[in-house]
Amino acid sequence: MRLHQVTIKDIAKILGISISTVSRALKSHPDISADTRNQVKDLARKMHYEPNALAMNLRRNKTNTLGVIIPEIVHHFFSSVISGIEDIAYDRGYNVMVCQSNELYEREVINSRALLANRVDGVLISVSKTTLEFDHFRNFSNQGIPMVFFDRICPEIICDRVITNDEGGAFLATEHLITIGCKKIAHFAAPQNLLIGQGRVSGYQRALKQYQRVFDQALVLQCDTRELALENTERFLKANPDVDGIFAVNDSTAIATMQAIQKMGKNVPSDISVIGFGDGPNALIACPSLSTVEQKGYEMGTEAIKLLVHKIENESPADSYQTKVLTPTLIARESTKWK
Amino acid sequence: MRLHQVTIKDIAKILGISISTVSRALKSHPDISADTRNQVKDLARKMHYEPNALAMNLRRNKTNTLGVIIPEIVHHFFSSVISGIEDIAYDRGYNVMVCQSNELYEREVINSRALLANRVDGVLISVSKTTLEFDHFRNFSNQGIPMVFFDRICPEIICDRVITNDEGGAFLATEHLITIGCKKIAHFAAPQNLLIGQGRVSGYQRALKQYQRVFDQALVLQCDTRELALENTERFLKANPDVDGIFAVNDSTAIATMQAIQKMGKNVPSDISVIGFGDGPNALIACPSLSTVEQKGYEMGTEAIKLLVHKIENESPADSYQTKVLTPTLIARESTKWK
DNA sequence: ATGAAAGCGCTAACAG
DNA sequence: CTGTTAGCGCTTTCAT
Repeated sequence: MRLHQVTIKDIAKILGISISTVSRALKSHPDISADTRNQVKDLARKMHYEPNALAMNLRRNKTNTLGVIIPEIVHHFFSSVISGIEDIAYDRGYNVMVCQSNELYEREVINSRALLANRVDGVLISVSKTTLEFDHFRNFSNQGIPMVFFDRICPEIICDRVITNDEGGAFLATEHLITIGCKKIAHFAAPQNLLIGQGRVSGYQRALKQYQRVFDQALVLQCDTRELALENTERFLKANPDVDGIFAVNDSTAIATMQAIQKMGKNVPSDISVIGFGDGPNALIACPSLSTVEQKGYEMGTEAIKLLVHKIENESPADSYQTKVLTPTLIARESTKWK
Repeated sequence: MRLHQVTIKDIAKILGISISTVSRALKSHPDISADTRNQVKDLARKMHYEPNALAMNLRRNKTNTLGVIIPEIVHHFFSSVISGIEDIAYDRGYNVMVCQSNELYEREVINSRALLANRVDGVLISVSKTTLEFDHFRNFSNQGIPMVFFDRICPEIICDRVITNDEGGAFLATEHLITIGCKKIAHFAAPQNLLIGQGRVSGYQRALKQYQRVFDQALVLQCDTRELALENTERFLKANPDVDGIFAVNDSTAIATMQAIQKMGKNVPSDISVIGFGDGPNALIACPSLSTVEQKGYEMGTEAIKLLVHKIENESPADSYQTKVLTPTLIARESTKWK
């Protein structure tokens, strides 16, 4: 049962002064005498007074709370992003309300409403895989609440963004497979309604083109989870037996692909080289250790929230938006090897 | 810049009725005529009216927001817990404010204040490794705000708790090593100021005792991270050359231990069997795949929040607290093998 | 140096 | 069926 929390009114009554004096004393307003200031502060401490943020926020029309909408917290990449957001929020005195959409459009809509109702000062969003319509996000801009999209951005809504150079990263990964001597390179891709899915395919294509390889649509398999990889790799490789390099859209897919290859009695990297994307902690644990493209989740979080806080705290020209692009770097390990 | 958000006052003015009528109409109060109800609701929708949760919360003295204080979001176990919390919170109409302590006592204190100031209806806590003093948590109980501790509980504060049966899990792990024929079993342990660290050592000891093995303090190494394992395993095994089984306090330590063993030219499991604790996704990726004790993070989250919401919504006898104990189960894989 | 009063947006007891 | 009013806890003008 919720006990009565002490308010400035209580303090005022006890000290026989007015609530406005208490309010001022607590924030060391210069008008207040040192004497009353100390009296008030002492009593407040003794009574475990804790300012009611609700009341303050209602008054100031500012909550010092940021909303985050994220597909799935359990993915290492996303939890790194949250961690980065959290850390900067802590430094700057913001609270963070985290909502996970579980990749469900409907849940994303309800999450948005909840954040709106709670009058968050700004939101950080990574769009769910099933979201094809974006009006629920537009509500934020309509209310003048700044948004920053990260990783899975929404092209139709102009605002600040933080993304990885997916195209560039995919190029690096594919180029790496080419330069170590792979002749026929496949790509296990993410759904193409996601920009990151598109970007990684483009990078793959550009690398092929630049090195005079033919692009073959049959070598692009929609396959972006561990489960799909375990299920489809063998069939795919039987249908395309001379594939000797695979670029997978993320690490867990890449690792599952390696496991499926090994189960077929083939060797990674000597028969088939495999490279992933993301460089989660798994990459070092896999056997062989996984070559991948480093994607900085924590940094993406810190960059996104810095952009957001800047928008919130500076009356910057409303229509100047920036897109921060994080450049991924190639990390060659044992799963890809010179032939 | 924050635009004026539409309020019931705006709607009232436009419709030429009083704000209380609007308020009632919006919540379909039976007193209100169907006609005005519809008018109000239509206009509200058209104007994108969104109730101001701050005002409501202030009025009701209830925020429908829950606080979470967690050591590190990036650990798979903890992010699973959050995911479970999130999912139930969503179902029950609560928002979640997530704070990470980064294993820092000081940050935990500040996080607690922030949650207190925001008048959360309840808190879910897993204590940081560096926390040795607990007054910041007592503030919650003093204010009548229910708390549930999970995983890393605080023995000195009586309240609801959700824990894994660490002792039992450790017993299972150790017993498993014994029954597959290990003669000399070491334990890589967590710091002993954490209850989970103690519990796992106890389970290890009990298993040894039950199978008439001598307990040797020298075989308990304080080593609970990947880094420590990579650094210390070789030295430890040289000092204790006939160790043929290792029970590590968590999976990442266990996996790093395997890697260190392999680097020494020894084989897992034939030379040394290794078992972990936690069953994160890494266990399946490691080579050999890691035997471990399953710890259900997601379920821990759902149980904890259910307990919390129950306390919040039912004026249950203030001093009846329960401790939910999740029973871990053994998962034998390739890293432990009959000799 | 301090107090009185208004108001942030909403609900609900009370009055018609 | 609808309106008036008070109040949640706080800040801030405007008086004094």
